[in-house]
Amino acid sequence: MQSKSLAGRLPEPPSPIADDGDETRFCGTCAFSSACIAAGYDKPELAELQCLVEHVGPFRAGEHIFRTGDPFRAIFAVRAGTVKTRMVDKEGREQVLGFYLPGEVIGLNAIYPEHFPCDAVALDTAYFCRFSFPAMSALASRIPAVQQHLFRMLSKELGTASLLAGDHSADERVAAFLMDLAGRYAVRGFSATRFHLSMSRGDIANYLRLAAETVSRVLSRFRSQRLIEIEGRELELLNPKKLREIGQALLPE
Amino acid sequence: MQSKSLAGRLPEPPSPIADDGDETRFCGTCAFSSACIAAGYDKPELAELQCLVEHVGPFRAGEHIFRTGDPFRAIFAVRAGTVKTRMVDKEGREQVLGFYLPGEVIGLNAIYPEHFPCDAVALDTAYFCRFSFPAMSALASRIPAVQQHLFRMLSKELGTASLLAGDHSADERVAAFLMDLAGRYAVRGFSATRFHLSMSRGDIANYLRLAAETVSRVLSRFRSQRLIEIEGRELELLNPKKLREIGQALLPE
DNA sequence: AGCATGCCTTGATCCGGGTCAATTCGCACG
DNA sequence: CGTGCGAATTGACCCGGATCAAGGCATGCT
Repeated sequence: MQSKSLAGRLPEPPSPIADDGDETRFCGTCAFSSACIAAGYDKPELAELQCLVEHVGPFRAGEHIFRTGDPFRAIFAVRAGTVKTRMVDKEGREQVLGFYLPGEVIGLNAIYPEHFPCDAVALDTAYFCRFSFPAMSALASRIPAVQQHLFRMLSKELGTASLLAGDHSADERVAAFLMDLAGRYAVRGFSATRFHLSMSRGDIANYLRLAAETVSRVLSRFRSQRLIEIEGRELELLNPKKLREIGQALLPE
Repeated sequence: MQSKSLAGRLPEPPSPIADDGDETRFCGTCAFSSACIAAGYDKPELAELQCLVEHVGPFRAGEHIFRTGDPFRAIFAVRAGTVKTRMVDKEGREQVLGFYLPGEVIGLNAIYPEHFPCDAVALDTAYFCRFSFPAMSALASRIPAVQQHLFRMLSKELGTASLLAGDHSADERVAAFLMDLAGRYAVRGFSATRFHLSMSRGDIANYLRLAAETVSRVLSRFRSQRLIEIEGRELELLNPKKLREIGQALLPE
């Protein structure tokens, strides 16, 4: 609909939805899928996993999934749409902590404080699986695979949190950001070279700790260097190899 | 011994050691203490907790507790001394991830990859409690309090990891760093206004993503503003209130 | 249609902190 | 005792990215 002039070159990719529509088997691409498989689809434990999950949504762009200070009762797996998490300091400045794609999980950082330490805001129309944490925690005690899965998800997020820490150039940050997104889409089975940026330039900049103008300039330069094609929020990676090279300092392995 | 001229003003603080010397009860100030208490000192489960812990050390300054790529088998609680964790990228540049004081735990970020993603290096003579993770994990299945404790430690570390992410001035970073250290010492029962910096200026700078020269300049300025007294690595906070104010954007609540 | 609003892009200017360099200090060493 | 080395401090200079400002281009509202 938008970006008419690019429509021919960049046909709309299929909307990423991590839900096979089968209520019994949950989402095939969901972050919990391995836990579900380990538990066994046929075992009675699965019935319990069924009990503690609840489909919620839709949330419209700008709506909150949870807010800072809300008591922690559940974690959420994104079924469709995109979410940003953010903190707002007392001066009212926003700090974007992360973006979450279909199949990924939000709310893990609330386990310790027992209250959500940040807001979660939908960037477009979004649906979730809501997992009651007390129930999940109890289940984890009985099914080692579920416990292990929770440990792994928590530990994994520890690793990614330190990505944007280093002092890296704007080029490195933006390239790494694009390749990170591409990789995460690829894992869930979506196109790794052509996708829609659900977040504004301002959000990207805030997340990368840059000014929006800088992000804009870097993207323009990447385009002029034929590394990407971009119009509005529709993106195509023309030279992922080179991009990975630029952002390598920030990317895994 | 060192810093003769300051000896009168800054008498050596007691060396921070998180170990009450009672082998049966573990370290009273250790991060696991609440889990131990919850398990109950008298219950048979404690005997199992005993089995999976092992005192290791001493490690001398510069020695590795673990290295990048080592298979993950255990987490370590610092009993005495100080540790830095760091990554070394393929260009050989060091990236300091964190400093760990007596009572704190290292290795949690290795659960997911199953190999340590970073080095842990002793900054001074250090001793540890080594917790076998498979055993710990199994115990967590049987004792909900232990499972909850692991979840909480992981989630807590998620929160602190995002501290140094924001784009903050050198003053903010250094002030927040000093107050963070002070708070962590205070929690373990040591002086919050007078302590020894076990790490070099270079390590501090690397951790804060600043140049060593900048850290040096900021500390000099803080001293000339009568916010701190510092000579070599011996530090006294003269105006913690003001320091907290400067670093507030980076500090909890 | 006409206007407002938000998002994005591009240009001009400025400054915080990085880099390079010189010096000092403390300490281990022969 | 000097020598050498690493850590720390301080000064001079420079650059990447922030900030300020202006303009384009959608979309939504009246």
